[in-house]
Amino acid sequence: MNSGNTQFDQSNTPVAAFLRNNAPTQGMGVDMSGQFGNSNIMMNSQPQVNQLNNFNLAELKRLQQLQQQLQATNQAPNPMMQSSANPSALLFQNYLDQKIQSTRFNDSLNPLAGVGGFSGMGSQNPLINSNLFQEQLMINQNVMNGMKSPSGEMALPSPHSIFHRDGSRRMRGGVIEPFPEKLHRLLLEVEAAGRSDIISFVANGRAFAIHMPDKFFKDIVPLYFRQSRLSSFKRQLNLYGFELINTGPARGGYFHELFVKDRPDFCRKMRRVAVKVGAKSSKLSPTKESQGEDAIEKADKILKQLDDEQSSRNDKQDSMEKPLIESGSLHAEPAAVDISPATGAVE
Amino acid sequence: MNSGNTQFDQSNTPVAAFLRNNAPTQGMGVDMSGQFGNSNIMMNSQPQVNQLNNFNLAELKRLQQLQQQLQATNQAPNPMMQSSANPSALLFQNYLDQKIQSTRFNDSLNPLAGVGGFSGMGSQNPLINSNLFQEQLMINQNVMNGMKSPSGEMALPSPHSIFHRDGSRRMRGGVIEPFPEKLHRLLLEVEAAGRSDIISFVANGRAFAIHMPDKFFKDIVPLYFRQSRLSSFKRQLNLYGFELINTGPARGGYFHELFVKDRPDFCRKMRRVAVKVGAKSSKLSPTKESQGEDAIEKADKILKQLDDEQSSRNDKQDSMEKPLIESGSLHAEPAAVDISPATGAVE
Amino acid sequence: MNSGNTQFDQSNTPVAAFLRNNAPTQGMGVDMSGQFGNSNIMMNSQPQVNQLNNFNLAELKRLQQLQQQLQATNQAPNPMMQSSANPSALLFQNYLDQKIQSTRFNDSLNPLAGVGGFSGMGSQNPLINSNLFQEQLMINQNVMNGMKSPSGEMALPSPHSIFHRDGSRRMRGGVIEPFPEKLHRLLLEVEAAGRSDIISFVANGRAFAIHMPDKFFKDIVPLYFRQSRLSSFKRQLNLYGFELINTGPARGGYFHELFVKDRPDFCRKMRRVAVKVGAKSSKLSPTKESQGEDAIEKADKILKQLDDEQSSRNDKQDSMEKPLIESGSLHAEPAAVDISPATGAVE
DNA sequence: GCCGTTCTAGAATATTCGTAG
DNA sequence: CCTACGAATATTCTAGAACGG
Repeated sequence: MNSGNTQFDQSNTPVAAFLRNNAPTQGMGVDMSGQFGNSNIMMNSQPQVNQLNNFNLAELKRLQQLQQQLQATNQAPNPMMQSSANPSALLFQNYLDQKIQSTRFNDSLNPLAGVGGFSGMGSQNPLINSNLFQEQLMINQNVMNGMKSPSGEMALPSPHSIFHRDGSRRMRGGVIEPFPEKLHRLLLEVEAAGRSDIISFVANGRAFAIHMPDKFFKDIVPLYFRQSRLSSFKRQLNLYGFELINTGPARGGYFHELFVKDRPDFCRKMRRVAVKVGAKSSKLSPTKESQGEDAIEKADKILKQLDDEQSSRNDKQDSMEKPLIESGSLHAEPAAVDISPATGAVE
Repeated sequence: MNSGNTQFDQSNTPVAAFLRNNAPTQGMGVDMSGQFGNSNIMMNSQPQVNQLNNFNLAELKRLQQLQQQLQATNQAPNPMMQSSANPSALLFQNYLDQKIQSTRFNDSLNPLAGVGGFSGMGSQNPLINSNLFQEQLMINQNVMNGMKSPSGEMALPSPHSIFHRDGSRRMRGGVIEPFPEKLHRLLLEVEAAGRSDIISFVANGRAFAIHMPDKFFKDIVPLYFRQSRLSSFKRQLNLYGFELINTGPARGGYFHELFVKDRPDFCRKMRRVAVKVGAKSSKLSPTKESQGEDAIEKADKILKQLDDEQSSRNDKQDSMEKPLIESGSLHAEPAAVDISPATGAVE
Repeated sequence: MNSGNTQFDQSNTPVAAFLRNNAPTQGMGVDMSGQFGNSNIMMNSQPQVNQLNNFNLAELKRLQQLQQQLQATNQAPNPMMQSSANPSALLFQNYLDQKIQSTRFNDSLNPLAGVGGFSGMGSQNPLINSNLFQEQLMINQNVMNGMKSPSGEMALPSPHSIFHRDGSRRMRGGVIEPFPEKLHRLLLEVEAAGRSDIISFVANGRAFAIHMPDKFFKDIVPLYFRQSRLSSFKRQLNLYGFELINTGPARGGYFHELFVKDRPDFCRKMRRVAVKVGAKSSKLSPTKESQGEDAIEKADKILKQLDDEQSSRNDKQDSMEKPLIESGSLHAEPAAVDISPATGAVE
């Protein structure tokens, strides 16, 4: 059934287990209605998701934060979680990176900020700045170093990719981790933290949806972004070509052909679509164009592989020129090509 | 096996004739004449409904809401109907599909809703969150799980269409779930809740009628719309080209060629007919024009085809360059092209 | 005696200069820098608020709602402020005017709202219907009746303006209480409820600012709007030409030349600037253009005039072919004429 | 230059008022 | 009185533009 991701999880189930204690178990809690049905689906395609709990320390840190914050928000706490530390070391750096960001930006992180341009200066995020948290980080780092790389066969690109996201391409614009990758990481880590009831992949990992916007924006977003406006998050989604799903089981979720749960590396291919400056002609979305063919094909191939692995399910090999996504690996979709281009192509 | 749509084969005539098939069993409802008798008809066309009583969480949830609200309004919810309330199997998919949206809307009324189109699932609605409801969910989920995976082998129409209502055109503004789809969902869910005595499909699922306007508007509408006037609901019907049936047993019902009980996907093809401003010429509703004769015939033909396809769905095998369903020929809406584009055409 | 508007006479300059008058009293609030200090300023400009504590039913009702909701959100409602909460007398009329609409709106939010177009006063809203509240209403009404008509010499245009927002233009479509007026009412009522710490007028009543976006959107907005997105509120502000103040002590507030605390009637002159479809050329927002200098000066002049007129109101004798207020010259919105017609002009 | 955040505007649907028939 | 529909505003989603790092 699922491939090897399972190895490193059930054994010591660090974070996730802890968090799983909190029980929105199965994320079917209060407000997940339809999503839960998806979780089944997700389980089918990625049954091992929960087991990836301990693959990185960002997760750890974030996990803690999540725990604390969620507790604060009247959600059952999970006392044990701290003991489990084991993300890979390289992510530690990332951790620190993000930490600075987040702390620095606490103003805008303040969930109270909302309208207009004022958000005050909500002093500091207590969780992030807490000494307690710092200590934990240290402790966990030690533990972490002893662990083997969890993402052995998983698609995690390479530890090094944090700094050079793409072998052929240096960091873009001074940003270490562009939005799509960060979002992908967020999703994995939230899932690892057992809070898929807040936000999670849906539709076999081909899209994601926010189930609890309030919690998401208040408790999770600040750990990854400096946005003080929820609309900023949306803007990023739009800029990268995510499309709001307006039908089907995942309605309300966001979809991007290159945003696939099992392939975080695909995120690197995503580019901002609206180029704003001068050159209106350049407005056509690069994402749509270039990515339109090869990237999608790649994605489809990967997706197909996943299908095969999943339950030895090898569907149609139509050999049509149509990418698999469309023809059936996941959903037979002839229009996949149309969609994206359509938006930019309009005018 | 088909759900029995063949029954109305013999009546491939316009609305009135079509509806006349329905037994003129004196309406027992408050203000509908023959409407209530339709439950029989529905049963005829979907005899197997009973088998899927507990197929969905959303249904459960909404059911509870309905029940509670209706009880609150001092009217017994008629337990018998409940047991007999079961859409046909093919609607199961639809249910799952729509589940998310339905819950989301509750959020959208909820001030906490925030991000992009997803806002979690009725996390704030007390009815939804009630423990009682949660238990129900659990129970039903177990039962539900006994069923085979919906997306597994259930032939989802098309992957891409799963995600986007219109594969060729990206959504630019507006809401996620337009009125017709929401209305269709409402009808299915009300039926699932066993309250077809308030509002239901009639005429073999080719139209719908409100049997108890008062209850409908007070107890059901608020769960789906934000309207405070019943006239707003009617305005929407008009905007989308529904026709009031003023003869025959289904008098008082509303009809639209693309509004068919068994085909929730048809709703996606429906377009607003009156495009608010400008383009007065384009105001002519294609529905009204073409619907008189041929459109209905076409629709009936399609419906017949659906029966055949129901068990094995082999879409677009048509040598035509555009399959009926896909291209919307059924809608017979030449102006559909004009209308929608009209807005953009303005420039 | 005038209500003190003369205080800002000396600052008849553009926004920034104008707002700079406000003492940059160090923001003491959580996230507002200089915003909270504005309460002082408000007091300066309307010192007599205390005298009219119980002047209106709507206020009472909403006040109760606010109190309850805010308490529920774990924040002490500050009883002292309550006693001090009193809009100026001239607002009484406005209050009554809006009462109907406001109550109705509560219905529309309420799932139990009555059918059809009547659903008079929040018959279903538990808060409104509570006996406790009813008693309060009675008591206060008696007290209130003892008061002399507050709007006697005030500038309220005419009671009849509810139905005809503009003498020259009859409302045909849309809502009864447009956004600006509703917003103005909101601000007054929030102040009356003693919660100016959440949202309030600033800059001598020439702008408003949201000090606690979270609370504002969660507790107050739902009482007035049906928005589920904060961005919708902002969109409305933009549509009506509000400008975000990005300098000075009132930074983060929103300004509109016709949005003045003491002149709720000015709100009626505000018009939507972006008229959805067509007429791209008309897109230029007149507000932005002209407002920069002269418009504000004009507005200031008007404000000064208001001081003089306040006791004896003899408006625009200007002999200009356009009275200041009526013709919107104050608004300096030449495009106002273009815009609205623009919609139909499309084609 | 590229990316992130925010403000503003465009575009589509939703809701309501008013009126003609 | 009621239906249908024009017209105006309301709400939401997407995209353009500005600014900063």
